[in-house]
Amino acid sequence: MFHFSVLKKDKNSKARLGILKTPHGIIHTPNLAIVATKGAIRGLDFGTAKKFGAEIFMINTFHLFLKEKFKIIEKFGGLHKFLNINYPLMTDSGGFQVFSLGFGMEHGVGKVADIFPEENIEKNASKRIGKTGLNKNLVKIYEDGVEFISPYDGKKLFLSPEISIKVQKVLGADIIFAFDECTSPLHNYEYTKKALKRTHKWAIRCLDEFGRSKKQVLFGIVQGGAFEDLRKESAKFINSLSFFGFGIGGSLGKNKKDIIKVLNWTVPYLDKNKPRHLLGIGEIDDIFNSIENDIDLFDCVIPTRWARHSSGFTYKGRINLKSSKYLTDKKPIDPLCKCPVCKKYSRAYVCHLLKEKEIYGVILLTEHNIFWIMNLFKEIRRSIRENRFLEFKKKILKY
RNA sequence: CCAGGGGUGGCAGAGUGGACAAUUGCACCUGGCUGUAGACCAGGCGCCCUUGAGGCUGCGGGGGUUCGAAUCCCUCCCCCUGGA
Repeated sequence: MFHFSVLKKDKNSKARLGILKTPHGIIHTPNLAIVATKGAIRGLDFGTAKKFGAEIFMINTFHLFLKEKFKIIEKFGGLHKFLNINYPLMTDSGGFQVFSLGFGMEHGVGKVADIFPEENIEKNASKRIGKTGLNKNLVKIYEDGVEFISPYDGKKLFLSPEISIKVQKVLGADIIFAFDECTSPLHNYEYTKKALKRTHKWAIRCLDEFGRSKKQVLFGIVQGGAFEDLRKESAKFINSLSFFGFGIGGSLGKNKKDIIKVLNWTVPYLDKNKPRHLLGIGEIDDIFNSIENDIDLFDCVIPTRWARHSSGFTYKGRINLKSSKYLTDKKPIDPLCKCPVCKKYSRAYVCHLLKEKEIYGVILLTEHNIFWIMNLFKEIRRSIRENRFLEFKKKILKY
């Protein structure tokens, strides 16, 4: 039912073309999973996204674990039936929320942090907590698992490798991820190492709990922050286990160059015949750099989040459509885009809707962004097929 | 005409002798957003510049009291409410 194979390698780079078969359809790689955290793409329906070229969607265990929503989904017989779609799905394990609701929120950083830890770490934390009024200890990490305080109602909930896998089995996505601890760019070597050991133990526990399945496959997650020896160690270890594919998670360093370094420390130790998914990335340049370093799959909130925040993709870079200068602009969002929104509407109209806070503005921009990014991946695949990936990368990134 | 209330930055609306270039909200401008807590967050928003515990103008117009006025007094203009 599941099969991954590399179809072709670009002659001038490490970029590769692959095909991932699942019971709900085929994913052509390189590809990007559209994020639908709570079982919905914010601002768009699955069918439209599929029509625009999306081949797989990422849903989140943590969010459906909250308020025991997964029990409702269980009664329906899984996500596919609950959402009434027949597309390949993946579920994240909740491991990212260990970071995003914990250290990440506390310190106001993402997976790639460009601030200097030693100087700003405490100042940033107190500033952020002061402003948000949020409890400092939303996340407590134990060897056995993680205790969260729900940001919604303050209730405590516990997630462990076993619980995460059990819930992900109930949710029934085609591809599921091991429960890991996503560390922060601000974590030091000692902590990252400690967390890595824990994530490795959890990886084994995830596999044990998962057992065997014809309906789902499990991806293991490599951690180790931006530390060379830890990344290598983690890649070797996770590679030695019987995962179907790999996620590369955690902190990716202080800047975009660090991401490439991390990939170079990681990917060479992973089985070439298994798919590699770079979790949570990315921005356009990061996508190109990662594909160039042997990555097959991505998932990222940028296309949908940017749309909600008024940013649109164009071949000349990102534009902020809320800016008044677009109110008189008769051009489409991206003159080179062939999406239905660009065929029909002007920047002026979209700008007007966004300024007036009409939800349709966000919908239109989301449609455009999804179409645009899916089209980019199509072009990337074509460029690999035609051995001109680097050429294509150069062309797109010149802005 | 009489009685009462009121005129504050693009708008709404605080302030009622020094801490006021003036709270706050909206609007506007600029950043940020990478396994989605957040259609969100941060900053700016009179003018000038050598960017400073800097200068200038400023709370309907004009005049006055005071060391000092958006705040007190006089006068004019305008708006709202009730009464003839």
